[in-house]
Amino acid sequence: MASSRFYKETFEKIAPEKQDIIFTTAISVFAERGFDAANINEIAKLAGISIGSMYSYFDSKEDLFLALVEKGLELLDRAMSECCPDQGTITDVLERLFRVAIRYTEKHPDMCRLYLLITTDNMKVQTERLSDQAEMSFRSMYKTVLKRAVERGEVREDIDLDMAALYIDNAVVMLQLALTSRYYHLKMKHYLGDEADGDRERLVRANVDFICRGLGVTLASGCGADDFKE
Amino acid sequence: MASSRFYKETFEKIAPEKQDIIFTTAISVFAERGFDAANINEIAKLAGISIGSMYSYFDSKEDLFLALVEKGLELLDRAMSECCPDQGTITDVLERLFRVAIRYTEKHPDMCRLYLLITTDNMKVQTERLSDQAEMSFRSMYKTVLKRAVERGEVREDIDLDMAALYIDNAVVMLQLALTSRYYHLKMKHYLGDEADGDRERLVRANVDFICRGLGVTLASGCGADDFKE
Amino acid sequence: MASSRFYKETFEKIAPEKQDIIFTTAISVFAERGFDAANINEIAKLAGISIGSMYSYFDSKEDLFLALVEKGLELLDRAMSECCPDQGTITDVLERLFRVAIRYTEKHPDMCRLYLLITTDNMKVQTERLSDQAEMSFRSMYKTVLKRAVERGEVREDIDLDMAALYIDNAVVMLQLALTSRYYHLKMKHYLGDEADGDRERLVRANVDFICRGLGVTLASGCGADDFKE
Amino acid sequence: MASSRFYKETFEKIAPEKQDIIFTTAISVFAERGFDAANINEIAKLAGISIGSMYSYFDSKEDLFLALVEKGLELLDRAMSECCPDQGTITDVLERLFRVAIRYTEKHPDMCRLYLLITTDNMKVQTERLSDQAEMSFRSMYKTVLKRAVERGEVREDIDLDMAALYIDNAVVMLQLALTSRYYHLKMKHYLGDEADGDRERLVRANVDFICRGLGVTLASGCGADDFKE
DNA sequence: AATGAATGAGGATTCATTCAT
DNA sequence: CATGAATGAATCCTCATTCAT
Repeated sequence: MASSRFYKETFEKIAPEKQDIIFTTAISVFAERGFDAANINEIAKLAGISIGSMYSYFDSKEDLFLALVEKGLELLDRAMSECCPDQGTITDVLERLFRVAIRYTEKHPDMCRLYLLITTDNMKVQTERLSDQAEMSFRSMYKTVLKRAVERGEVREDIDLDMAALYIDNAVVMLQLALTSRYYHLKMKHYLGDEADGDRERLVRANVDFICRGLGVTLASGCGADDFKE
Repeated sequence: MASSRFYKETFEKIAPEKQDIIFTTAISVFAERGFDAANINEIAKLAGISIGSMYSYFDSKEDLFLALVEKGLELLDRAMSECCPDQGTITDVLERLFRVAIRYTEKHPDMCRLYLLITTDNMKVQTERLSDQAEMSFRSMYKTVLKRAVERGEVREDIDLDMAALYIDNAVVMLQLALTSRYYHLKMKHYLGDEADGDRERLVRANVDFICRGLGVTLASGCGADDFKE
Repeated sequence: MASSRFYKETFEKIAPEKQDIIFTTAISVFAERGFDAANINEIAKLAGISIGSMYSYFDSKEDLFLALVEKGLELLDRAMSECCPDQGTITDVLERLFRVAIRYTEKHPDMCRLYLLITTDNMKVQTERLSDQAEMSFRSMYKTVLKRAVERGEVREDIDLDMAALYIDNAVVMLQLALTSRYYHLKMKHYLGDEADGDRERLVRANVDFICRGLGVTLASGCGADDFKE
Repeated sequence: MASSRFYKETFEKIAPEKQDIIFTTAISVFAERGFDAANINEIAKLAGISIGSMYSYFDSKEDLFLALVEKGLELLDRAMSECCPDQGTITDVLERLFRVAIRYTEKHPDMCRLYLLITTDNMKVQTERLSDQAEMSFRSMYKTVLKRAVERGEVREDIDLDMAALYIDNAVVMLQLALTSRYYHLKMKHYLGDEADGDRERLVRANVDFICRGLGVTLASGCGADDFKE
């Protein structure tokens, strides 16, 4: 684990399993209660360590939180690399993107809830800086992919690239929200019906379909409406 | 003001202006700090009433919060009625929808932040029930509009209506987030460039364009790609 | 009670007896334990109020302490006015000065211990400013008295007035220390013998005698060595 | 270093330089913060040893403190021996006494601050016993000197010897306070003027002058008023 | 009805001390 | 012996809620 502003040296020295327990516990409590309602003494107890130790690892409740966020963004970054934005048509890339997003969200649901917490605005400025970096890599990935698609003639030429990139990001965010937040999950169920819940394939296809149409992806690229109609 | 589960009779009896002050103040504080970090004593002081009165109007901090949400949903409902889902083509309706969404968000930014708070999952179950109603009206509106558009031949027939409705909702939500949350606002600025900030028209057009393409709206309906390319 | 930086308005509103109880209790605990070891929760309990109330009267432990010091300096100021620096010879004034000092110290021993705490250097700068004022009045009183005594010919002319004033102050401080601090009290007993303990008259006389000699007060002024020899 | 109640055998075994570092560091922290606010873990870190070692040298925070005081008193004792109470007139002895006091205070300012802390009364009884010894040697020195001076006819015969001894001690203490405590230092500057700050000679002379006058030292002994007037 | 003083449980953080390595 | 991680009691302070006036 690389050095960080948010945890102290002592934390680096303890067993990785213990680090994991602390992170997992803390993430779960923060995700459930929110930053303010979360009780750091309770986190320590649940993680099986003393508060004294907690404070020997992290300078404050806020630092603990930031360390978690940082960790989550690291994981996100790693996950994102599986998108292979250089391989295949834009349709292929988008498909991989949504699959990766779903996998990450289902693997780290609490982490995603934390992310939601951050975007809720009540978090400190410091959190912004942290996620800025991750946002930047996503942004540049989206724009690169789109630019290449335009060059290859996969996408209509008159497209507003910036807007399109934002759109892709929005779709990813909304998908994550639906899998993360109780609220958005219920909403999705209400829209798609209870029986559709869990049908990740439908979500992937619909998203890819919708975005491809929006981008004016030519049928030749293998993303015709017919492939996705239900 | 109609009777509610969330405020007491005494609240109905006070001057509407006072009610307004209390609501506005509370919304602003909750929006800024979040539910847990908000201080009800401070809200009372800022609103110019005693905490004693506060508690004679609302049974608890939570009830105050719920009353605010309820009020916000009322306003939202009223705003939504301006969409006139029965008039004009689907393109017209969508355009009005986004304009209304923008207007509402800019008029009640703090209320929208509250809404964000709710969706963050850390709120009590009771909030869910509240917003359920509003969600339902939106959902049925979207579906009705889409069904009519299919019947009129404005939209391709093979469309997944439920998914399409969810897509429209997502677009509205993301737009609201961009105008509400510091985080999503910054993100939007990063994608579109600083100078684009405030260009509501671009947002409306891009959204309508993207969704219409996704829906396969025929050019005849007046929403061809050409109208929106930039 | 006049307004102060150190307590809140709420404190002014409560019954003076309650104010007194709080002050007396707090002074006693601070005097016994020192600032850091004193427990504000315990003070509240001993004073018969809740910590909540304590914090509605004073913003912090430090403010409580400063309020006490401020109060003590007020009392000191009032006591000092009994010295009547304008009446009688310098010998008379000095005699009154030591009597007043003894009376004040015996009436407010804990307050004097607090004063000791302040001079111990570990207190915040703010305390300094507070006592500065009191120190200034003493200083100017001493210098005025001395100047007048020189003009009247009661005191030798070649005297270093500033140093003499400091000497008088030192004598007062040491006397207070002896009556306040367990340490200096024991020391005094060791020097003067146990049986001398409580003989305030001896202290007054010896101090006046020593200082008058130092000042070179002429016999005519009624302070000859003979009057004080034992 | 002789055995002591306050440190353990292990402490005697380590290098004297290390002992010194520990003592110096601890004294400085205690002097700055006071006993309660001082952090023994921080002292250990600053001294470059582990807390584990700290506790293998000293049984408790209190013992560490007491060991420091003990050490300081040893140094004081050594310094005092330079007064040579047997050589010269009482005036000579007093002059040496004040010079030694000033030198000691300026050499070990933090130690003097510790001494101040002790006299503040909040220290444990054990500290008293410690300093008792030092106090006793001072007391007996003062009394011996005075007795000899009376025998030699340097001092008026009707003097209250005990009181005179106490007076001398008081003068020494006040001088030390003025050089040690921020509070008393400021006070002195206010009395004597800023430019006088640092004029040790004036302090020595004024003290000797004042005390000699109080003792009724005959001019013949070389301590007439003329010598000291300014 | 209105007021706001009073309450005290709760929670973040510190630090003297222990003990396994 | 030395180390420094671990412990958890202790403490300052906040704030939702009550209730006497």
